[in-house]
Amino acid sequence: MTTTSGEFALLDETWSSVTPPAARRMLIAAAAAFSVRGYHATTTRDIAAQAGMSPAAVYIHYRSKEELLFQISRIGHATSLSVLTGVSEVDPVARLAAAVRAFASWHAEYHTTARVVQYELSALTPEHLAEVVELRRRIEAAVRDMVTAGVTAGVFDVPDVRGATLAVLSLCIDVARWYQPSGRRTPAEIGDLYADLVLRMVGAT
Amino acid sequence: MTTTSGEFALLDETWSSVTPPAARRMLIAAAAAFSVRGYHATTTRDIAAQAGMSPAAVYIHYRSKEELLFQISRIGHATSLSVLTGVSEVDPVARLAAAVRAFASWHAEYHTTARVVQYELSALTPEHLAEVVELRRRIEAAVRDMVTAGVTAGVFDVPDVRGATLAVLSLCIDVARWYQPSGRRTPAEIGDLYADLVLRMVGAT
DNA sequence: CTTAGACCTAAGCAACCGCTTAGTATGGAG
DNA sequence: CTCCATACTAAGCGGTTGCTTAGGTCTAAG
Repeated sequence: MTTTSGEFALLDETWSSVTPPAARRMLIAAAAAFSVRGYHATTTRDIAAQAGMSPAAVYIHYRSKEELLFQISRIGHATSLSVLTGVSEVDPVARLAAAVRAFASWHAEYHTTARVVQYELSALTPEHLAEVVELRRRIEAAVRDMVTAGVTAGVFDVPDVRGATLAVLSLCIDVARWYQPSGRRTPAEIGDLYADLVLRMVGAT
Repeated sequence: MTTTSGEFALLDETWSSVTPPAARRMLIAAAAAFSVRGYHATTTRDIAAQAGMSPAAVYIHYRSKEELLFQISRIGHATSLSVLTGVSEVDPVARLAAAVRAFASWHAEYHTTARVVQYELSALTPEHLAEVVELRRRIEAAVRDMVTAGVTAGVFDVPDVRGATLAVLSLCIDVARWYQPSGRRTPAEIGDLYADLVLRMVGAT
């Protein structure tokens, strides 16, 4: 989950489940274009050109431009959920810290995907949005459970669990907005910084 | 700065400097449309219809659709800067708390404008973007100065001033993304919650 | 009444959009 | 070799876009 490459979209495993390869290349091209210009400002001709194919090739593998967005959003949400819940720590303090570290650094390292995930929800059809909203509900529940676990164990000082959960998620998600690979912090450093800030917010002992 | 109305865009003073009234109505209509559908998904016909005028009327008062965006972005940035720096408190702890309370609640109460301000930067021309980026630099500097003042006075415990500044701004800005008027928190409550969380992050005594 | 100017509309233009259609190249099965 | 499915392209269709042009309506000064 921690590479130093600048162009890992073609190297990572996020899209490994997408076949055939031409469909995968199309998705990666679309994710790159959507994250830079936004969904509505990106044309199907842009996507096809970036994937090295003709405009009509998009419709061999996808029904519409919106379906490309949906697949990126669905896989991106599923990936970020597994990053968040994949931490092995058991102790509430260490567990929340590890989850925040992983979640925040994912939003930096995969900011291309993360931007589409976080800022293009309104372009989805109602049916596709509903499916993605369910994944977002599970992401929020995962963080809330970790905060609650710390409160129950008596190692967090949190007057407002829902408010703290909101703030933790908000802080991590916003990394996708401001992160630049050319910036002064690596994804791993951002993860460490944010894990510390979150432990302060929840008053960890 | 704290109303309970659901439709304060027509009541507030954010756009009071824009004349003539028809140009102001057009700006307010554009801000509402941009915040809901996004800049690229909004047509000049949408804006004109919402302002109760013909499509051609847009071009009486503005050179282009992008100039509408620029005026919203410029005025919005200037307003949020004055909200942040307009606090009267002198004590570093009280001052940062008041600034965060005001800045966060502004992003909730004026989330319509705030969304355009925070998420449509890439649609600006390079010249207009440069002007807005200068305002953003001043916003960041204002927060950094408040954090530094607390560190200098020995009332904050901050290992990384730039990192803490980044997180404070990030937290407040992201309110514009998730806030809904129908949600369970009022803008004032969000301001209070965030002021408390930020004081914890900077280790205020 | 005339005139000037500010403000607005009806109509439409060239360019571009998402997507479709018709047809071509390829490679494996029989 | 024939046959056929898969993957792709060239060309283009109907509709929409940002913006322009030509002209109408109102107000107020002379």
